[in-house]
Amino acid sequence: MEAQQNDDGGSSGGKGSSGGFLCRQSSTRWTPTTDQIRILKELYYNNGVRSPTAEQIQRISARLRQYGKIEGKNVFYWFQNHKARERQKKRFTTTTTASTTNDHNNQTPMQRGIMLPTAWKPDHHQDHHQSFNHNIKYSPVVSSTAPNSSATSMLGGTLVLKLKLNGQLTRVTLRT
Amino acid sequence: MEAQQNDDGGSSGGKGSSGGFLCRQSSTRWTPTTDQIRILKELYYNNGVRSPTAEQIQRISARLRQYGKIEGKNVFYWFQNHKARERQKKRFTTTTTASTTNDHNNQTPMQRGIMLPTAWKPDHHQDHHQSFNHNIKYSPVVSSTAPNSSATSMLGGTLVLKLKLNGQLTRVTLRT
DNA sequence: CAGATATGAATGAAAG
DNA sequence: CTTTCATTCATATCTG
Repeated sequence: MEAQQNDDGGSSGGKGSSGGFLCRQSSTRWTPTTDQIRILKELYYNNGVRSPTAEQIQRISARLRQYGKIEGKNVFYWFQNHKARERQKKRFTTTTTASTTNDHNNQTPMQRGIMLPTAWKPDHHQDHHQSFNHNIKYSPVVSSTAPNSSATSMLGGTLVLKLKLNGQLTRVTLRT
Repeated sequence: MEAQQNDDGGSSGGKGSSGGFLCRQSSTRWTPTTDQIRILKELYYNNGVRSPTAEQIQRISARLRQYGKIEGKNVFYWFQNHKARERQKKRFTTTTTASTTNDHNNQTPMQRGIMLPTAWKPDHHQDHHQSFNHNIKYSPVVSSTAPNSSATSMLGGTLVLKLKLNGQLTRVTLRT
């Protein structure tokens, strides 16, 4: 099923062209080379990479570039599609198959019971007490200090802040 | 981008109804028309709209409704996605070249074209203090800048900082 | 060459 | 705000 071009063929370098009369979109979409695919799959299956961060994407695409032209978004889309399609195929197994007469091409709305906001804004949590630490979800800033005296300093042209970032005390100098 | 404009005008055919063929059922998902997209982009790029308020969303969706079916949440999501993807795409491209020195070295001033310079004008009435995101892995501060408008904000009780942490622009909100 | 399939790209929606 | 999920479109590639 997985019809992948294992033959190198003319893959490298991207063929494209073909006198596309295309309205918009990709005249030349990225065609990964076999080496690129091999590395991508290795990352996916052996290293467990699923949704690489921006930094990882840059690193990966930089590595793959020696095997052919590639951009960061190609890597991004590749992982995204690979993951999605793996899940997609798996989902056919888990599907509750309500009825036997259903087409295989059913497009389940996939309403997972997610509430749909009455209006338009999926407004979230209620109003709680807004403690400063609460603002930081993933905790880059664990604590911070901004004494009033800093304001004076700032008006003088420089403000020095001490922030605790990821448990590490950091000094920030601001020039105004 | 805009691959298809599905101009509705009436949901033809119920979905999955018994005793019938599956004929082009109305997809649950909003498919913007080209006119709608044109206006949205105009608002985004020409008017600098990024995160419209409730009132703005109502107005915009009302205006777009003459070009096709649309709800407020569609507008909300559109701006959210458009903004996020503009940034994301840049993150793939940016070469962060973190300088791994705790010493304060000046790097690129984070002057960007996406946001209007007046983004922090004192008259904005948004009451969100919680805007911070993760992704600071090692937490040295590479460089920082404080626009003049931040001083005003600080006197008002809130100081907004934009820091470049590990080559990634981050915003910190401090309550004083 | 035509149809089927695999997959890159895009984007609405929503979760985190 | 950022990240992830689901779905759809467009096209490269394979197959007969």
